[in-house]
Amino acid sequence: MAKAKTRVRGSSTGRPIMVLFDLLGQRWTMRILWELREGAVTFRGLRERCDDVSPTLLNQRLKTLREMDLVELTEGGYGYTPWGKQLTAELMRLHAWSERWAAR
Amino acid sequence: MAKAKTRVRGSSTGRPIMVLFDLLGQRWTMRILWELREGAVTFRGLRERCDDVSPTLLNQRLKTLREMDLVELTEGGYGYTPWGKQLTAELMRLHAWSERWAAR
DNA sequence: CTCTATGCTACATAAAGGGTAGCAATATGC
DNA sequence: GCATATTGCTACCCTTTATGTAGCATAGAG
Repeated sequence: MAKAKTRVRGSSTGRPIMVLFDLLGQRWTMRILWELREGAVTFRGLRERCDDVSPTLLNQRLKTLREMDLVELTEGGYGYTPWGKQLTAELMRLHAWSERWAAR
Repeated sequence: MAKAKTRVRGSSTGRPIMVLFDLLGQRWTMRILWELREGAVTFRGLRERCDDVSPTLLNQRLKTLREMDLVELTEGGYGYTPWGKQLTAELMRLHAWSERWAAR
């Protein structure tokens, strides 16, 4: 089980929030977490849910997310780890907020 | 006061959460919001706080954030709009979570 | 042995990001 | 007035990241 990598783009401190910003600031990361919310799904199924993101990128992100202990591959496909579930719960809050924001 | 742009990378639906993911999924966006948390700051001051991010990029992001009604330029420098403050409150939650996550 | 679905990789092109220099405008000191 | 400093910001060029298409190797079903 890998620790959060200390190497972070644009920050030398290695503070957890910077690691997280670096992770979530990569395109598709949040979207991928989001699209797992209804349960585990296969690689190809996940691709479809993500507007046919390229498999190259999907694999890159999944690799990182697995190293970060947020996603894991089980028999049923890709799904959350307990940590991933927690993080996605926060994304759900962003969803709620975004609806209010868009209605401004 | 601009509405959230409907054109979103990687999603044709234009749902608010996708707009938000698109915005936050750009490098430095969350970091910039984060670094404003202690009050308004000048363009150059903001650059320094953001590990000397290039002015090109900072300006691009600030432009978008202003269009999105999250950040504004006042006498004291760049600072939050009320919406920006709300969003940053959510980022604060991510901060708290990231500390727990990093300690796993 | 074919047919299908799986996770995943190679490769070439397009888009986004990054670093340095410096401009125009405004305020400040002398 | 005139130099100095600070402001927000742009131009330019190069590197990194993302995207799109094709297809491989493996596993299971019929």
